[in-house]
Amino acid sequence: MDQQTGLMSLNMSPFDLSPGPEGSGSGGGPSGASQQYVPQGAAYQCPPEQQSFGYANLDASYLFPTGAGGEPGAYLPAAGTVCDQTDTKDVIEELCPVCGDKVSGYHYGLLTCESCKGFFKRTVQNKKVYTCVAERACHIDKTQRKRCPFCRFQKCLDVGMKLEGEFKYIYKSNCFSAVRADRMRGGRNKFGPMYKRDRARKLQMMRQRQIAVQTLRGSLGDNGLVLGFSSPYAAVPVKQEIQIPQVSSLTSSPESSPGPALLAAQPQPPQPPPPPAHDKWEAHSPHSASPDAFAFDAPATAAATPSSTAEPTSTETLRVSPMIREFVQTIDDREWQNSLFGLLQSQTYNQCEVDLFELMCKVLDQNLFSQVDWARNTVFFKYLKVDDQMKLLQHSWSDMLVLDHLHQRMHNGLPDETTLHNGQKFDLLCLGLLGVPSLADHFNELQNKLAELKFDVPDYICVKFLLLLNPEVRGIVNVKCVRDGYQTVQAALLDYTLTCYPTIQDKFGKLVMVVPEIHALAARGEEHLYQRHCAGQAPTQTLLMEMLHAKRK
DNA sequence: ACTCAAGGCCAG
DNA sequence: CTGGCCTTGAGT
Repeated sequence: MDQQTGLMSLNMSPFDLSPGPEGSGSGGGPSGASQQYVPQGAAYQCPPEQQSFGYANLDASYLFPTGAGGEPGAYLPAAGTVCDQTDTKDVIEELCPVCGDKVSGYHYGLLTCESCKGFFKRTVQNKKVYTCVAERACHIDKTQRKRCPFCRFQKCLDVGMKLEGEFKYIYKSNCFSAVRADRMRGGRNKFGPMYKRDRARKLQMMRQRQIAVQTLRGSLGDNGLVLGFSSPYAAVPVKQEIQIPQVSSLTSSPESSPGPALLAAQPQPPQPPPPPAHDKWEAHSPHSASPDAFAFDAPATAAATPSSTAEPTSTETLRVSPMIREFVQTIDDREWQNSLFGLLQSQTYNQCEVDLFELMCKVLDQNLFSQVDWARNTVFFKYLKVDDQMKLLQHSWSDMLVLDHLHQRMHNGLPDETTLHNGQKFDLLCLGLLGVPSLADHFNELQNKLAELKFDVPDYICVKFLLLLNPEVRGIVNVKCVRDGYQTVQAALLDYTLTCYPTIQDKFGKLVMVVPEIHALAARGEEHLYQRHCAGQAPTQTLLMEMLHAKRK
């Protein structure tokens, strides 16, 4: 089960530039010059026990936080509750997610320390290119953060520090940025509200990921979801990447340069994410508040098949049960797409070539986290005991990933492919196929079937609940609660389909029939991911891998 | 007027 | 190069 041996050799990537010994002391190169920073003692290698995991983010305590009384899951706070409990002061006293030093405030989207703020700023502004002489997995902490800027910067990105321009997708304006292309001083960015909102969610999540790593390092297997790892050092991610050598020191004007100054070296501008089309279904609603909702791309397939007769009309929409309306409100597709493209951008930032499979795993992992986040805050689920929650999630996570992708594709026009920051093409569809390209036909068939049924957002969210609240899952303690939830959703879906799609014969029945198909597809994906993981090709210590192991226990 | 997250400065 | 402190200035 241990992949370590095989991997160690693989890790010696032919793309690794072995940096010559270069004094680390005086005289930083002029701004914009290509640099290879070599940690003191040119051949410094991280001792294994100091290596951090490339994308370690496993954290059972995040998934299932214990209440104050230590009674896990007796009551899981609803969304926002955690937020409210997290006082600003407390947060400020947190540790920098990059190095663990004292946080000095929000910098580039995260609470970080002053030094990492400065480091991140210098790196981005001066287009620094670093090289890691070890395995690109150096442990970064307060005392060692200077040793490997490559890994430090990578960690900055991994924990979520924002490059210039990333917020544009959210706020549609050039004036918000993290590192500012125009170097304008002063002023306050406009994502203050986002900082506040994210304080307890994203940031806490990231932070806890870091903590989880440390916990795991100490006691692997004690407290996690499932811990099937033979070694925390097994399968250091295989990556073939080179940092982009400095081409020129373009001075970019804020107007003309939409992206980070670092874009100078990239073959083509970053492809903006497709407009977040979250409100497709809501767009039909007379209550649709934002005109923006209509500005989004029309759904790929639904638009192709005009469905004036079958789609719910405004009046029918009004008859939708409040529960389903509430369900729909739990969906945050904007967030989904923002994190997707945010991750894709940050992971390919300053990289010539990244391992696309590894990247896909990272995206899936992130999706999984939002999946859990979503589930944790939903009715029916959040009152269950942790053990039950775990079992339900372990059983349905891949199904939900597949379903989500179908939803993103059908209702938000998610394209099949996107061009990464570094020019590589990333197969978005693969996310829905859980990495198995040969499932594409099956996936498309499924999608067509759903399109024929005029599968819409309420359908989607109901089916998602049906996947999650599966009373058949073995070992559930509170089966009644799960079954009640399942049946309630089932009834709501039936009612919805009858009310809003009376012309589609047995839409409900047909939708239910699709569930096993989704499951079959997801199962094949899981198997594939597991195999790749065993072959050492997938990042370890991720929630994704945890889930894969969980089922096999 | 105050806040606070940007960029800038410069001793080490 | 690093990181602590300073300056700036839009938002509140």
